[in-house]
Amino acid sequence: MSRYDPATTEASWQRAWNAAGAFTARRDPDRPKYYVLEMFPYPSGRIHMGHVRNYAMGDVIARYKSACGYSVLHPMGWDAFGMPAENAAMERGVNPKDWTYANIADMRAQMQPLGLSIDWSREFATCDPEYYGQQQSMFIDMLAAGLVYRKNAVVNWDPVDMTVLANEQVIDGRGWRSGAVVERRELTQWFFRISAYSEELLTALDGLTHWPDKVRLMQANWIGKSRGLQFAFSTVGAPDGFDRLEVYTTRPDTLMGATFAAISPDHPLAKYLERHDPAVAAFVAECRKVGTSEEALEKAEKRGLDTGIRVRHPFDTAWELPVYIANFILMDYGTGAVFGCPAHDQRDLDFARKYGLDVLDVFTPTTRDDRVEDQAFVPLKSEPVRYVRGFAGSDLQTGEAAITAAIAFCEANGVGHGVTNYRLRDWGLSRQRYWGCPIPVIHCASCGVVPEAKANLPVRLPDDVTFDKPGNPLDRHPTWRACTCPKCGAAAQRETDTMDTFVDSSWYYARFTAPQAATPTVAEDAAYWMNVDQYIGGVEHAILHLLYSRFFARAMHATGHLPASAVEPFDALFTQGMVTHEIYLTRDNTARPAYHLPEEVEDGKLKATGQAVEVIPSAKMSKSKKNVVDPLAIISAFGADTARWFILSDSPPERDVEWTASGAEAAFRHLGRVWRLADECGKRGGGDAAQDPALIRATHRAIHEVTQGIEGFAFNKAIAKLYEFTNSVAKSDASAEAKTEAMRTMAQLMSPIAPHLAEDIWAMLGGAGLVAQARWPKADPALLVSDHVVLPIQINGKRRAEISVPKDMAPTEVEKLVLADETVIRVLAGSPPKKLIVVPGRIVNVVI
RNA sequence: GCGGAUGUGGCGGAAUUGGUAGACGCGCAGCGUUGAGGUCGCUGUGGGGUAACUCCCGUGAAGGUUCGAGUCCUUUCAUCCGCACCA
Repeated sequence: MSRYDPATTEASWQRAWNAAGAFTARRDPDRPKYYVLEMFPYPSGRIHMGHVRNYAMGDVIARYKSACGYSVLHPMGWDAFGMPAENAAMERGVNPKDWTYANIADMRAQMQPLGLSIDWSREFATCDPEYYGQQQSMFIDMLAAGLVYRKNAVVNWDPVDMTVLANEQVIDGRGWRSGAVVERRELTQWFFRISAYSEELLTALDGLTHWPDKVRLMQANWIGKSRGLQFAFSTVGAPDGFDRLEVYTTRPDTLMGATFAAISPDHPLAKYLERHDPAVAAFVAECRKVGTSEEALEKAEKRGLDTGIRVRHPFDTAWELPVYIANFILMDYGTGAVFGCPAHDQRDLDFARKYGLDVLDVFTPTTRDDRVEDQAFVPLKSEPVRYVRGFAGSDLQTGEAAITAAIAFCEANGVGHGVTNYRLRDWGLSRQRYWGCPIPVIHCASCGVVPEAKANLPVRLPDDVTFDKPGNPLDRHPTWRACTCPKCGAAAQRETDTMDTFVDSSWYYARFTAPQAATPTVAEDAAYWMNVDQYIGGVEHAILHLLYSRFFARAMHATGHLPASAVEPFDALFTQGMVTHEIYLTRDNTARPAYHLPEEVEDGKLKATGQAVEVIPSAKMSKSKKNVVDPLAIISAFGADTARWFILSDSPPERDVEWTASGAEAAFRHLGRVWRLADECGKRGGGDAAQDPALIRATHRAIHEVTQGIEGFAFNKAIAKLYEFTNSVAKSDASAEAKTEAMRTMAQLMSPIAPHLAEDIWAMLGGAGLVAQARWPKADPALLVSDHVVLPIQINGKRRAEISVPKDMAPTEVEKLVLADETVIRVLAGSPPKKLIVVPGRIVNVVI
């Protein structure tokens, strides 16, 4: 071998690792365990750079921990249920199962050249009946434990295709295929009782000290604990059975500023009026022509309809407020009804202005001018304000104190009670779709809803389904629904809803600890491997997937499938950024712009025609913008190590990284340089000096800094240190032996990031066995510190000079040296400094 | 609309968490190697000023705290992510 040749060596090292069983996870009571997990992929059929980044990071950790002596579990699987398979079935007539498994085979083949240290013997897909059957078994346990129940909930309904739509299938309020205006419709659906864990999921966030603060904050906000007042207005002119209207407010201190009440279009009162009043029916129908997403509801133009009904203010029964149906009131939060205080809520103010309602100030600012027209005065709750319509005269107090006082006052006067509320809603898991885990229940005419007997699990999806019509193929399957009731034995029908794919991904981490077991988990395996020590994935999962997994682990514990120690399944979490690329496009006359793949562009011109392209700043790689780079193309051009090295080198892992061709080439050049360096000291020897103290120091500094970089998830810094170390070796005139020693350490330090090249070097320089199985080097602390430090001298905070002093020199001695410095003498010009600050080992500041 | 984040040279980023701003890499320039190009090896490179110095300015913008601010505080602008049926 005479040059760096990843095309041949990478595959052979992968064979060597497999032959050595280097990555097979084993329960080893004598070693500490380490479980590294990257969020498993959806098998779209093609790996992309985002996958490469995610798995490269996990691989660095896995290989590093393995070198540190841990027994490592680093598995891979497939999040294989979901809509894309059904879309492919509709568009191309393929079977979702065949399509999915073919994709899995393709993606596995694309992943293997990356040389990841994965234990492939544990691989599974969530669409394997062996997996989803265990999931059904747990569903039945959770149903028995009261963690699952049924209730009505709204879905997006396409009135033309007569089918339920996902939020992403609703474009501008219309169905993506039919183009029909989408409606909200109620269906009976299955729910997980996640709200029973609201408080626990919130307080337990404090213990997740190795999670990013932003993720914990987002989860806390999502759970949305609030303290407020719930009370009932008495109504005037309302239909029978609606003589009270329950409302919830987080600002009871503004009750005296209420000028209207508003209810959700989905509120029972609104539904009653809808049936009896054509004007209300028309308005509510309009409101329902908005999707179900909170975003769509909140962004929609604020509209209301006066019902003619009035409510009496609880503290002045002669004071009547109008009741509106308003499209921005959410039925799912609080009681679905509120009072409006326009003076201190922007949305209420906009509404009041639109419908000519009064605005009554409850408090006024103490520090600024009076309220600006059309801008509600909404101070922080901690800001003191002067109450002019409070409950205890014109006090100066904070909103916080006033809210507490208001709740106490209302309770004392029999107006409602203080309640704690959570924004978190129960998790609706029903999907009216085929390609998901069947919900294992049976509808029996005499017994009602009955769980399937565990002996009959898994409830398998039928393979012979058709997608020529919209709707759920399970509903119209000729035989699949027919079954017998496990309770009475009578003919009955299967549930045709399947589970949300988030259920599949809420426990796969536990299944990896015993992937072939006949029960969902195995106690000894779960006890040994759980928890996941390091979980890595995108921030887009910061809320839903992670919250659902935290709930599911608790539910699994409650049903005996996980130990109590595993209710927080992910000890440490790392959220990585996206991979971006510039976008290239050309515009021809009025036609919409044409996008071009990076490989079709060179020097700002199309390779084929020479036409200049417009360059749009880097954005997330996406097929529609064609700003994608195929990892396989990079691997075949430069090798996997280059792809891994570059994608980890250029940005901090939590931030977005821009893929650039020049950066990838630079990574390849560097790896080649390291290879040649090793080749030279292996063959022709080094310089004259037998030993080079600077090189030894550099080696130990590199060990220390690369280790720190990996431990601290700063792979970009670890790589920068490896560049520095390479420069140190190249510059050193040490002997061949000394350089060989340094380069062996180089191989070890590079091995988590560029594992194949590391093996090349290790073998060239006579390392024993595989570097993948070598122990991580240790830095000698004595070699990390130098005995002299360079102290910058600042004059009025600006660096003007520097002195070199012994590391431990006393500050008084340093002061003498500073005052003797010629720059300092010149600037002081004879007068003494006003102040002289010496920060030992850091800096000196002379104030004049 | 609500919630979360990010902003530093021509570019990606570093800065021991309040202590030398720009490590390392890209790009660019010069020199050497090579028949040319590429590779490879050295050297230089924030902006401005000067014959020269270490003279001025510099971390999205504006204010503030401090001996000292990229880092802390206030206001503001821009971009990105999530919003419960996308995975």
